[in-house]
Amino acid sequence: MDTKEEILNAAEVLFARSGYHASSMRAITESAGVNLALVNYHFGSKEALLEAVVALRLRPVNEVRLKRLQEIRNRSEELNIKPDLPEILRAYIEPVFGTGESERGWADFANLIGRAFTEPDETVQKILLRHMKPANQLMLELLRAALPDLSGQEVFWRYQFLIGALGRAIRMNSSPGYERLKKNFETDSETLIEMLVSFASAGMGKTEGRVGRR
Amino acid sequence: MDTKEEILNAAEVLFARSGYHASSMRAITESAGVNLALVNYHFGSKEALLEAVVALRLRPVNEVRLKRLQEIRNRSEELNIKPDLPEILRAYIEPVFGTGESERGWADFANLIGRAFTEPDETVQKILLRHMKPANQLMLELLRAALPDLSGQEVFWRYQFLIGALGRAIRMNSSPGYERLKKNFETDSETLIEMLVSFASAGMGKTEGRVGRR
DNA sequence: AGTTGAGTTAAACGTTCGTTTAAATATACC
DNA sequence: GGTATATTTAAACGAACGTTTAACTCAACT
Repeated sequence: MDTKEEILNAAEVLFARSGYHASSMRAITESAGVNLALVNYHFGSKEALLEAVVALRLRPVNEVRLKRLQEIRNRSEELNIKPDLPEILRAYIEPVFGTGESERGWADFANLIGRAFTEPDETVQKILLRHMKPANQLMLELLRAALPDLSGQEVFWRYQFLIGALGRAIRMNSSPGYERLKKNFETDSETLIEMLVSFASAGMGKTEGRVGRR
Repeated sequence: MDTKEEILNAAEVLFARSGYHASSMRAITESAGVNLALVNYHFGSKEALLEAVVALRLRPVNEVRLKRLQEIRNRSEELNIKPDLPEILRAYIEPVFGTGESERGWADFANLIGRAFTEPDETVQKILLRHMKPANQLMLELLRAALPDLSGQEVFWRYQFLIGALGRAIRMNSSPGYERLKKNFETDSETLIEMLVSFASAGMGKTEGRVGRR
């Protein structure tokens, strides 16, 4: 019964570090210390294993994001005021850097989430997108409310810029292999979040000299 | 003798659309209408074929970027003035969206470049990074000169945010598969570049309330 | 005309992949 | 304690991968 957990943990680490296709069933089961056939026995297939890993690790993060975004929307509607841009950004960004606990193997966990934002592979992207969709839709809605002077096109693209920057930040921060690049820039998550929020607030909120009209 | 070209064109399309590992030698040669063994005969290996495609398509783009960045640095040093942030950004971003010609199959070409910014696979990343390194190094140097009030750490991370946003923008703009997402936001490249420059200028140039000190 | 060498071809190579099978072992229940 | 049920095991499966081989085509040159 902790066989399933051993497999889930090993798969999380390997998927995060090497990607889905590069992590073979044999590598996963060997790392978990269990027999090769047990993944198919307990999960059905390799893809179902990925789905299980994502559901286990990503769902809590997205639930927190969704709840915080909903709170912002509710408060904004009750008080009849524009939602605050930095507040929206913080609700969207912060949970991705850890839900509070999870000290153990946090880098792998974060790296897995980072893949959710940059993964070009269709098999993986399909699963990850399905889990993030509700939070993403509400996020876009809130951004439109917070930036009423911008066209829908402009909000859409600035939102895409944010996603790109966020994904890059996560992967740079947690991926082994970038160690040399960021050797002199070791940055704790709180600082990185602040920099991201500051960057995105300034970039998204800018209204002068913008392209497109409303 | 145009066998090599047929292979290069087919490989560019497949690598861009499906990624390196997902594009099999058989799919490439079949798409090119040549025999399976000819890739190994003309290029040596699949990885050498990727290297050839990257060299052929990415090198001109990076040469333009590097030259424009060097011009900015030279002028800045001669006149003894800070380089202009939007000008730097434009020099870094614009060539990536096309070097002028290349109407034919531009989406595939851009998509291939987009992979250079987001590709998690190590085999691919290694090759792409080698080609982009000179431009990237000079870019970081110029950013530090343009933002003298910011710490090295802050410039480094804002630069990473830019790369993330740029990579996301390229892939969203040229990748088939995102069609549904951006259905109502068809955007031409010039407009997208302007939005990117505007976004990044505001985000990177912001100095109030920043984290870290100099 | 005959020879050389680059280009091309079909077939096979060895490896790795995810999955399946059938037997063996452990666990739970009466 | 014996039987049913769940789990684990070693082995094999068929498919796909990148690469290699050896025979063949064909244009160029003496």
